[in-house]
Amino acid sequence: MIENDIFKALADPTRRAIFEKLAGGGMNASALREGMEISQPAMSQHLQVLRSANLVREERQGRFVHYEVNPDGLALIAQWLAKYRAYWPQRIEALKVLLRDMDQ
Amino acid sequence: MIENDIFKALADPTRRAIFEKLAGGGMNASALREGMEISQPAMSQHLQVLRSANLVREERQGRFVHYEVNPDGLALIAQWLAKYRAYWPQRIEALKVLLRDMDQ
DNA sequence: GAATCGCATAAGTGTATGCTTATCTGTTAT
DNA sequence: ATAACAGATAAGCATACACTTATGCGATTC
Repeated sequence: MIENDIFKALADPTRRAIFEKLAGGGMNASALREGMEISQPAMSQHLQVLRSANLVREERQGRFVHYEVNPDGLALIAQWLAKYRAYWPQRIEALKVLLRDMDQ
Repeated sequence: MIENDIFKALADPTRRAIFEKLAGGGMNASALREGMEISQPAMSQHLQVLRSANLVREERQGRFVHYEVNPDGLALIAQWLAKYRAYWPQRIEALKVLLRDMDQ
């Protein structure tokens, strides 16, 4: 189940940090490591998990591999969230902000 | 970190199923177990995890405990998702549906 | 063409996690 | 009161997971 891959991928704080960093702009794996105190294999493994969850996509560029956010994964979370829209009216004010942001 | 609790809670398919069931209407733990092939202690433990993630809240009713969805947890996921709104324009069509649903 | 670089993969290890069985607490019913 | 019931908690266990070190593999650089 793809939904499972996504939530499992995001359950790790290091992976969320990596994802967040990539959301600020795509870069290669070495650049991602800067200031993150994480070994090269660990980074590679995390990126693999994020990739198979469709949260990140890669593109070979010579001997570098460029990574960037894959919106597909985010869209699936949004879909999951939408299933529970019945519970939103109670917090409609907080949500209005989200809606405006998204609808820009 | 609360955000961590939420994603960790949702990383388990059984807990997502429990949450989904509760989203259809609050009920007590025994009722939740019906048709779910899960032991009583396992259900109790899952509910505890969902509870500490603010995805679910409980209310004692005599010797039963009524459980229901807690919108707070959902709101936090929405907030997390909103951070990546920069990636939404690429899928704005799919998102429009979500927006309409939420803004009802 | 040999060394280096960017990254992936393999294998091993400690810890976290989800389950089980057993037991305990608190509430209702007899 | 005591038995039955709803649910929580404890302890143990098997598996999953995130990390480590070591090595492999292409691509570049010298």
